[in-house]
Amino acid sequence: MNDTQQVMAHFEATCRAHGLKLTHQRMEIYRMLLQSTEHPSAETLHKQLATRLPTLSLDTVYRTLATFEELGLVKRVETMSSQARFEAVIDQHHHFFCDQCGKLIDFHWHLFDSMGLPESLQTVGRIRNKNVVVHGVCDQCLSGEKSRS
Amino acid sequence: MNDTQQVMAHFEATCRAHGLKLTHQRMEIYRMLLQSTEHPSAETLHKQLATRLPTLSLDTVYRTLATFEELGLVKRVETMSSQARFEAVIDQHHHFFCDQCGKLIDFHWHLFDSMGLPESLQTVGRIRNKNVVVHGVCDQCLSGEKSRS
DNA sequence: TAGGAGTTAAGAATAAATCTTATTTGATGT
DNA sequence: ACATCAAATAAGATTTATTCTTAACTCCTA
Ligand SMILES: [Mn+2]
Ligand SMILES: [Mn+2]
Ligand SMILES: [Zn+2]
Ligand SMILES: [Zn+2]
Repeated sequence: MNDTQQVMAHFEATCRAHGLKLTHQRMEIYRMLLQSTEHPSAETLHKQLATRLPTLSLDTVYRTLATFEELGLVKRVETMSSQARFEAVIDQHHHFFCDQCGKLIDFHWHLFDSMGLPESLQTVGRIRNKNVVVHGVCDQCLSGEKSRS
Repeated sequence: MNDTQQVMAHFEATCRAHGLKLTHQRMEIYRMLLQSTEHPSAETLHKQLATRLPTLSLDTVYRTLATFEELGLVKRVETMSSQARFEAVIDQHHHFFCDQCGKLIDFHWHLFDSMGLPESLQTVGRIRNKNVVVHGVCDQCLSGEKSRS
């Protein structure tokens, strides 16, 4: 749980370390993703940034997110929704996905994180990470309060 | 581990129960998916069926897979590849995904399956299922034997 | 503060999936 | 076997998400 200042400093350091220019667009996209808790799509981000960067192109959002992903600053969330969903890389966590409205909810599961993988996986190759995806219907959808966003 | 005859019988029964016609296309698509171990995309399936059903349209593959998914006969696999990947619904299992070539490998993890979810998830809504997705690089890719399919 | 590599905006292009419509087919009853 | 017809399909158009192309722009360094 770093404070925003520190995270932004790390962001800038990472960009510099990779010879990337600190453009207004990159700063704002990253900042927006940091603030967000909703795992936005590129399109959602683009809309949310419209006020601050009225000329920002959707392509730049996609391109920038891909760049950040390569630097390990951003993750693409495991989901089957048609649009990709993103989040700033923070601590290790997992996701609940509402099959009805597409909402993503973070949760932590230390017991799982500390478990070793089953034997059968020892031979498949190099393992990078393991994640849990829980599917279901969120509370709001159950109570019929909210329609598909 | 049902034998194919039995599974096909169950398939036909399910279709009938839902008032679906047993078309040549539906039979062949389902049979092909049953045989397959590679979690094919709609396009891959379409190509593989070209010999048996030369006039089969890609749209029918998509439409049929969607129908089967609704009946619970087919699952869309959790993956971030651009094309959706499918499998016939069999027993509960999880997936290793090779980030390099897109190969999907099944594995079982009873210990995980029998675990309860963390407390924090008790309040999010109704839970339908929980799955593990392991990312990494497969053996073949590590030894540089196989390029992107 | 000038130069230049890297970055962006805009719109074209591509790729995956879905929709439209005319034709065909599986199921049902004869 | 044959007629009927709702359901399903083939073909191709369309939509949607994402990526590419290119000319203009902007951060960085000297
Ligand atoms: Mn998250
Ligand atoms: Mn599988
Ligand atoms: Zn919901
Ligand atoms: Zn591989």
